[in-house]
Amino acid sequence: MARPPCCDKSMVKKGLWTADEDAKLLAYISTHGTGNWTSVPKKAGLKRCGKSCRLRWTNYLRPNLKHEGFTPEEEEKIITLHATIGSRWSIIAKQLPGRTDNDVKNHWNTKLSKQLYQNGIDPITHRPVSVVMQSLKELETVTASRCCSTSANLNNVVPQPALSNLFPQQQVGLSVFSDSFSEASSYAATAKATAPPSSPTGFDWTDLLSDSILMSCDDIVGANSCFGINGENNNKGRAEICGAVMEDESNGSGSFVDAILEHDRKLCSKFYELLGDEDDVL
DNA sequence: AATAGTCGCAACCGCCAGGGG
DNA sequence: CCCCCTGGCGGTTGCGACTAT
Repeated sequence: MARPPCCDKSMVKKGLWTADEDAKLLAYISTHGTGNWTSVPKKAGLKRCGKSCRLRWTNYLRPNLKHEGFTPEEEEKIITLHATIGSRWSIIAKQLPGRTDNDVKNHWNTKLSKQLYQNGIDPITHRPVSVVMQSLKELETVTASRCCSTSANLNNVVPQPALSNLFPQQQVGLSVFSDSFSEASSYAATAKATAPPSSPTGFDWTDLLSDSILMSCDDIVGANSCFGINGENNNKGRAEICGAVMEDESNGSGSFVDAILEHDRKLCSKFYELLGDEDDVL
């Protein structure tokens, strides 16, 4: 059954907000607070949808918002976080004081993703475009020569060189593990194949640490070494990391993201320790 | 000067999760 | 336990400003 609209579309004004409308909304909220957004437009004397009012307030009228351009430091942070957690704009925006998720999303779509591509980096996978293209060619070759079942076990289908090209450990501060996150986010963004994970903060890492993702992580490194040399240790390691991340998450979005990056670094170190090649740790 | 093309930002849309009745 | 309402999110579209021809 179709969901009814949140308000009578024929009665509400759409399009750009006027200075007068802004003033009315600002005056109302500064006096009464936001409360129930559905009732805000009526009480504030606006012919707008409650959702539209909330968006206007959140993205433009709210105090302490930055309206100037993004700094190089902010851009770097966006790129790093996007590489790690994908297009979770609200989480990324929380790491940038005065910025909204809409700001970050727009800046990414209009500038950063293009910049990355021009510099030879695929903005979805954060890998060199040439490597991604090469890997896609290899995938095409293999899938054309083999009749694939619905099994998601890439080991049976994709040659290890293709996988290692797609997911090498090669970026500062990013491990193969976070690449799996990026991969998962990219899939979610492009195909919406699975329901988004859920949690009190809108994000549940235990879902992201599902077997399919972890399988690919194991496949990528080819040595069951995401969390331990032997496969039997993997679940324990996963549980430890899930628990730690969730614990950090409860402390707020800042520590939540910090926790992700910290675990990323730890995993990176652990990975190379296990391979006995610590010199390569970035 | 007029028109087409591009860019960047603001706003909208539809979906989802959580909370309350 | 179910249903409805609301807020929040990510993707997409619309539109004005700017630039190139």
